[in-house]
Amino acid sequence: MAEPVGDKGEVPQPESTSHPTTSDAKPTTEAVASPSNTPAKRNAFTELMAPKPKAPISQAPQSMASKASQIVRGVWRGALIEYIEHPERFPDKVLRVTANTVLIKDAFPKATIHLLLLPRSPAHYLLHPHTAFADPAFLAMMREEAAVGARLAAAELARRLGSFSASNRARDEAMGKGKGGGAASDRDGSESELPLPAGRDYAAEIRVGTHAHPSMAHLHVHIISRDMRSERARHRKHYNSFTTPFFVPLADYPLGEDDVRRETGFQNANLKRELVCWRCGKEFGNRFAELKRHLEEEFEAWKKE
Amino acid sequence: MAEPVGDKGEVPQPESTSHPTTSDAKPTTEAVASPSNTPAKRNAFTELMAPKPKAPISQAPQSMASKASQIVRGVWRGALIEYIEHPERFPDKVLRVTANTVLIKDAFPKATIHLLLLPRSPAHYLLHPHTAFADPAFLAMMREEAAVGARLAAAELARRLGSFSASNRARDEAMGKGKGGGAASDRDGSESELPLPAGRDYAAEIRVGTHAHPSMAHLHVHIISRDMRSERARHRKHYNSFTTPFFVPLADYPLGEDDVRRETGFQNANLKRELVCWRCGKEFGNRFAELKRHLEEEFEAWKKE
DNA sequence: TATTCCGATAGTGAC
DNA sequence: GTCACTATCGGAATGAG
Repeated sequence: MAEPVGDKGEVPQPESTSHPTTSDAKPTTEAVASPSNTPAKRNAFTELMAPKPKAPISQAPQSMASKASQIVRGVWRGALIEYIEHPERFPDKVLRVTANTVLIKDAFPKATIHLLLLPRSPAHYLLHPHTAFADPAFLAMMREEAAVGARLAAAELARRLGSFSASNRARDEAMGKGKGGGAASDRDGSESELPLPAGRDYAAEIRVGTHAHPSMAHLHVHIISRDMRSERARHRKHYNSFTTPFFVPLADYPLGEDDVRRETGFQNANLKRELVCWRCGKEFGNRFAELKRHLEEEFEAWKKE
Repeated sequence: MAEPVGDKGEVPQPESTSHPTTSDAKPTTEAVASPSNTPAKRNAFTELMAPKPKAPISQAPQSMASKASQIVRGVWRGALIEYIEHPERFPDKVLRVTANTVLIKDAFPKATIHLLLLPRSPAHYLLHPHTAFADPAFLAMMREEAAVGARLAAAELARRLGSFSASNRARDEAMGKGKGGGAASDRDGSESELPLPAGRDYAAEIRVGTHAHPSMAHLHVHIISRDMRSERARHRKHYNSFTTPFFVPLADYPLGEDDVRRETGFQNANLKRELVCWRCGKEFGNRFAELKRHLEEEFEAWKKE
């Protein structure tokens, strides 16, 4: 989960001067940072920046939302508010800012790609995801933004895995690119006269959804690659929270009133349940370290697909 | 618990050539090592060496005992056989050798002083202590040797703590020794004309007994100082095995047939029970590390008594 | 279901 | 009730002018 870092000296300003809908930040549609410090070159992330501005989705009364916000300010549960209110302070973390959302890199990524989409609406950002996504307009907006985030994630995944991908290499060779270097983009290919191999569908390796019981107070949607290979994935719960029904795909919202995934007992059992490889289904009981080693092997095979 | 060390290249000889009662070792009454590498100087340990030889206590049939011995040879449970059969190989560990016993320093001492007394009789050394000490002659022999070991232990404790002991300092000053250096001996004092302060009773700080369920196969009697201060005391069981009725004083043998200390359930509970400071009775629940820190403080007070 | 630190608990293998 | 190694499990604190 992302947390603000490297801003020890800065104290969050009182809510009266820093509300996002009356923000003191720069224009909200600005791309704050390119992900890889590659200057002006073509880049999967930068290509998708600067979408059309839209009106903020909520104009809920400031006083009420701010009061709730105040409760979690300055404690770990409320750390995400810093990105929501001051995205410009985190150029290394923030990938995209709109009037309604902030897209960041998770500070403790649990997979090769792990982004968080944060809504900026005070009327929504402290709601439980099950509640917030009962609002159709809000859900639609978040889905739209999550789709953008997922494309960014897929493009970045392509950049990272492209040189290893068998299906992409076939495509690259058909295009006369040769073996070296990653394929920076796998989108379209319509300029070619001959039918090209489709190339790897990196988007299919990206999953978008929430945790059934988030610990961070502010609503966040995970945009994460499937591999679950990360140094920061250190506990059974880390793994199970993404590989069991504890992870609720954004596509599944709004949840039915009787959806079993609302039940705390069910979800606690999901977090505690025995470990299973997401890719091959092999069971690892409580042997997390062994699963980790196995995931390294699976990663090698997965990235070559 | 002591184990042979530094003899990786040496394979235990077949029992037929190395039986202690038909030993190939040097004369069994020889003092193998002085404890502190102090050359020929007067020393608490060396003073008590070289007791009168006695006849070995057992002449049990070799074949039977050797068969049993063979079972635990070469595995960790049988490691003590090396000291019994080849005490001369461990000059740094062995303090005293007689026809009937070997006295060694525990390789993993659980207190400032921690010795083991090992009987050499194959008819006894694989028996459970409760069984072995039902033999009055064997018990008498072991008590006699344990008393020697306890005196050695007390003398060594005096050497280590003497300079910190308030009661000993009073005595030393009455004898005109001044403050510096440890008192090498606190025994008698009868040469003086004036009544001297008694000096600290170090023997009272030494406890002698067995574990109710030993893990090492060969019978061993612990001779250990009360402090339980040691880097090698690392587990709850280490501590409880010496500070609960799991520790059976040699003086309590032979145990009555209905002695509760024979009961496995009782003893397992002793090993698992909550931690209590042996000196002040303070309770530490399962907080072993906290107990360890507390024992450091108790040690400072205890050594100054 | 935030992380991090510390420490208790559990299983194994060892000649 | 042997040790030593690895790992799992469990609680507590957590920022900061």
